[in-house]
Amino acid sequence: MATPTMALPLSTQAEQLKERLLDTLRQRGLRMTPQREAVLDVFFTLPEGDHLTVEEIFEEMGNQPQAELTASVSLATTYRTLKLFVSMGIIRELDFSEDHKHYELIRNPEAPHHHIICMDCGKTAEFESPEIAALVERLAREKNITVVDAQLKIFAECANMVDDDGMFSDHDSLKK
Amino acid sequence: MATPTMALPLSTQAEQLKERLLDTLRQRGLRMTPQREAVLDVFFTLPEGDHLTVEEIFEEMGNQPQAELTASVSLATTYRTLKLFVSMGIIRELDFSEDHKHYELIRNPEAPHHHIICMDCGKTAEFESPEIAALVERLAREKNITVVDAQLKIFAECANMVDDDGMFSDHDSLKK
DNA sequence: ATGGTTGCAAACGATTTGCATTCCC
DNA sequence: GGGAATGCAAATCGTTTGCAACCAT
Repeated sequence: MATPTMALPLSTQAEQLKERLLDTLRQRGLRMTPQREAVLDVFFTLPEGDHLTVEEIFEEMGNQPQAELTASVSLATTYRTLKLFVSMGIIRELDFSEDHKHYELIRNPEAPHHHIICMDCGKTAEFESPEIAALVERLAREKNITVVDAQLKIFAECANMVDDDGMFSDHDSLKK
Repeated sequence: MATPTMALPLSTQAEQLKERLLDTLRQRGLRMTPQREAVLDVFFTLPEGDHLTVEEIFEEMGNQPQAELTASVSLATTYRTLKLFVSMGIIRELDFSEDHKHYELIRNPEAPHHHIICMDCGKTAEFESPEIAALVERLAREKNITVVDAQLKIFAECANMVDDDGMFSDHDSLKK
């Protein structure tokens, strides 16, 4: 058994997630389809922490060379599938105040992470925060609510494209 | 001279804000118009902490009885004006993961506040947090960024419409 | 077989924009 | 007077939906 701190190989992670997906689908009387698998696969194709737009996910599938891994999926189905996955807690919907949403895989549901968005260059950085986790937990108790997700968004200007620790990833957020 | 902790009368607040607006407009070679004043007035007509949609702001102006205070403003101009005000730091754009944005007056730029959004009933609650303020400040220093705004959004389910301290205000967020 | 799923294209809804007209400064 | 601002309607653009065909269970 791997310890919690030991990162699992991607393939195993993917398998586990697909199991989870399949279970939830069955519970709801829904079905597994090549399209749904294709969308899920996209998130494993890309580096962790990436948050893609629907358009990007759609194109990613169209460009996939291996026909076995990803079937052709229509835009409409892509939308439908993403919505479904969000409702199942498999991916998270992000909003960077743009005209479109971003989506990211929830690898560890217990560790929601937060974003810094540069309003000039549009890059984003992510970070986790025990402080916020504690705060959210306290609020949940105080107000008697069940927290589904919590996200801190910091809109900022990263003077000179600061990239001190390689955290900033390239995205098109908040551009104008 | 009023102390910082003493709340200013609304009318004075409004005057001050209009001054600020006028100054910024002049700096940019822009003009004051009855439409812009009308939009600004809407935010003073309503209770503090309200976050309105464009549609609501638009209708609010149409219903205004006093012709002096609010002229008729087209939807297009409402959009244009809101965008302008946001760029001027006079109002804040909020995103509750709905299909439309919300706007609120920034009464105190130093005290950004955060939101809890109930995914079931769509109500929202607001709160401030010194913890987050401190965290954001630390991050700003560490990453050498200039923070423009920071918002924590907590998506939750408020069991039984909990309204323990009257914080929840009625909004249509995240419905469905 | 029999609902859940998909693709397609049409429909939608929020927001933006071109352009002629109006009106601050 | 002259450029900024407005109103109107048309245009955009992301997202949703109706419906017939399809396919997983």
